[in-house]
Amino acid sequence: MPELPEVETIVRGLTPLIVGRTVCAVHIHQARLRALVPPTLPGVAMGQQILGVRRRSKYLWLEFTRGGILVHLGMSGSLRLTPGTAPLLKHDHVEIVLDNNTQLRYHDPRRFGLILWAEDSFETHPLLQDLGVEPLSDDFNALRFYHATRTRRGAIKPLLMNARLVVGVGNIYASEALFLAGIDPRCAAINLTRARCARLVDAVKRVLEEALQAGGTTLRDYRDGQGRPGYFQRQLRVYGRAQKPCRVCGTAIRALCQGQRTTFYCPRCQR
DNA sequence: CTTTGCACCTGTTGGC
DNA sequence: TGCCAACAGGTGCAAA
Repeated sequence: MPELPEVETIVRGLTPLIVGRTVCAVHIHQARLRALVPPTLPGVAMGQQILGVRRRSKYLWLEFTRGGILVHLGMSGSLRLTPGTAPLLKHDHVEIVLDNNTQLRYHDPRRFGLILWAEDSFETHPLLQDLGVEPLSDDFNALRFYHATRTRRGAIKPLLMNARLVVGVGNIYASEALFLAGIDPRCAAINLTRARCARLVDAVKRVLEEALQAGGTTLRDYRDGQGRPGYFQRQLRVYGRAQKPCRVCGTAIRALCQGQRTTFYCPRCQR
């Protein structure tokens, strides 16, 4: 479900609402997620104050005085702040009860996400060790991207989604960025010129920033930390628009499969 | 080292 | 209306 703009929207929305709150209790209703929710989570989190909410890649981090809670939302996860009186829904796997009668609820029908306790600092956690650069940082730039693509003979679109190179770009925004850059998603990464790498880097940053402005993309069930949908789906240029006319040239948008994921592109605007 | 295919899981959708 | 296959925002791992 969430790519970088969606996770960042949740982080920004939750921060003013939960920083400073203390954890009163943690209830685990379903521990079998991508990784097992540690049974020690309630004990170690109990009584601790939330000092901050941070993001790295598509991971979200609730920071405590000692350690923190690491959350990934997978394809269908959400983390919402609800009144303590709100009824427990199917797939509400973990409840974090706060000291002002609200709860953070981790909800995830497909259970591809995870929520766990880490003693380590955020940056040194094993799950975050092999991640690439943040796309909105200066570390993601034309020069480095060009160099990184020199050994890559595969298509550019799956590479854009490879988190060891650059994080946060999922199936929606990879298609969107390639459209903005005018690059065919099947183009071998190694064949991109310096100029095209520069265009693509700019396009990734632009599309992520636009989506952030719109509060993310809600295709079906994405909601932010307060249960609100995003609105970027209204501005999607190619994703989910197979057979529909390109917003620039009118040519029918096409869909194809790359790495078991659907790619959308305009055969005229993208070469 | 890079690339590819699959597995993980449930819910929704579209065709017949 | 019902059934069933295909598909869905991610990631890690094995194998080629």
